[in-house]
Amino acid sequence: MKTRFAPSPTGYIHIGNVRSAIYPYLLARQENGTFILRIEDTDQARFVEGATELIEDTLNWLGLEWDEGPIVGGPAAPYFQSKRGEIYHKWGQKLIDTGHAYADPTDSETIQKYRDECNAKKIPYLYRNFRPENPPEWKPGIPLRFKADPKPRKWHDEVVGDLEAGPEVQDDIILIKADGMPTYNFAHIVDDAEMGVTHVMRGVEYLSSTPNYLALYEALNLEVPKLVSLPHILAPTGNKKLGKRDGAKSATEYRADGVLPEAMLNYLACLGWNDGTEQEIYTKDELIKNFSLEKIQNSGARYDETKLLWMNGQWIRRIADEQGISALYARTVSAPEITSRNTISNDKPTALHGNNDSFWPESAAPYDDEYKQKVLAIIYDRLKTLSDLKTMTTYFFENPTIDLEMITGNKFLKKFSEDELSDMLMLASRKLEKIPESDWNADNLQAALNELLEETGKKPAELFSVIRIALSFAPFSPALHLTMNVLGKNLTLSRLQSAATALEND
RNA sequence: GGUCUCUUAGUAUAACGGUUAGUACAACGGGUUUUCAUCCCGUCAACGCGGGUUCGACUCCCGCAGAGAUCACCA
Repeated sequence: MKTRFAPSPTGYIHIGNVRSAIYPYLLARQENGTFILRIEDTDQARFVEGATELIEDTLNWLGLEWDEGPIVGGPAAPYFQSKRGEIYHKWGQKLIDTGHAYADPTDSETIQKYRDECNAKKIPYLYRNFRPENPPEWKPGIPLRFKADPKPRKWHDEVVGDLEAGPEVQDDIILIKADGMPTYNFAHIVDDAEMGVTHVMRGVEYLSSTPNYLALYEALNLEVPKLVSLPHILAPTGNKKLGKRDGAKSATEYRADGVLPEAMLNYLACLGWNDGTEQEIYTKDELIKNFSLEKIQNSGARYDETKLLWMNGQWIRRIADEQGISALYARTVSAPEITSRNTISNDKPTALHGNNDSFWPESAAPYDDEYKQKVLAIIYDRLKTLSDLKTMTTYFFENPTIDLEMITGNKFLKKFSEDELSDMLMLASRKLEKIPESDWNADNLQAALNELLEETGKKPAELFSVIRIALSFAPFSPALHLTMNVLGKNLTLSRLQSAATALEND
């Protein structure tokens, strides 16, 4: 079992592409096979500096390590098509020698003329009907064309099923371009053969080119690998394949937004594949174990970011619960490494991490790991992404701006006068003041709050709301006793008193 | 236009001739001593259409419709 991911370094790699790396990876690992990364950089016009590194970063982040390819090398090196020119020329020459290819000096204007003629006559355009009669010798500057042998062809696709095509879709395709670079059509077949790839996985858009590939395999006297057509991932709206124009984000952007690789892998793997059970959350190992080609969906699957984010929340909690808060904490402060930075020149700027190495708010910088872990421990179960920390935890690191409207406008507190509210806060402050610093913990705080509830005769929604807002001035925060415990006695009391004073003087 | 592919709730999917068509996300409602979230409970919601085969069809066959892909010296 040998599979490959063969992207083109033409810009950032969006999540639609990422899935076509995941499936071959899973398959290879499942069978203890080999997973190859091959860079298809034969189109010099579309090549983007730094794109290869971005692809490597993405695979590394997701934990899709490759056995052969850039950096690691391998028996079929090099793994950049642009560096394999001699190989394609050798195979091209072989095709000429066996009468399966010819040099084609026809210029593009003439070719366009042929095309126009056919369109005018409303007959299908096939270049093989215009083959030059006496092709010249093949030399640099002249493209090499396949000499098609059109005939009915049948094949089996592991996902789509049994397929067949007639001669009308087989043509003389370009094998090697005038610039000496091979086309995808030729290069991928040669490379897959040289590299021993057993399973070719790619999008369904290649289905209609398959008859031509079959003809090439035949002419090259090569065994046809297993063909696997992957359904498209559809954009959130419309019925088109997800693409950069739909604002498809790169994996890198999601990483910067605090999406965990586990969640990304999980979501993408399950978009268009299902093992038949009702399991939703899969670890990488579980995916490897359960993956199967037969269970890949036939139809396109719509990309749903909401579900990705839900899954990310599940993973955040799972990591915290199973590996501990410190393990999750490590994810919030680690600087994700990007080898290529600011080198991707696409129309849409790629959100790289820039100089930001942490998901915490700026004001958290002076605080030590221990304190931040405490904050994380009480807040993590409401995170959808790690970057939520930036907006959800600021009041743990800096005194919030007092906004009395948040208190007086609160639906539970509207009925109280500002003096009453102020008294409630002062009462709480005095009550809590009696707890010695050494006994300041969640249990004692909970007990004190309960007593306060009885003493004041207020409803929890009333008493706790005013205290909660006075401490955080945030739309929401963790349970009161936990928040106060992390904040500590001094900050808790001073914030209660500040708010009380502000209410009184208003 | 030619050729090819696809079709279960808003979304992702389960079902391999017999089920009240299951699950998850979303939405909506409720519960867990405040809020937001988590967690739990509940509600809404689907087999594209038409023929056949069969005792019986989401499942098999045919047709139609809709959607998509492809017809490059791009991959």
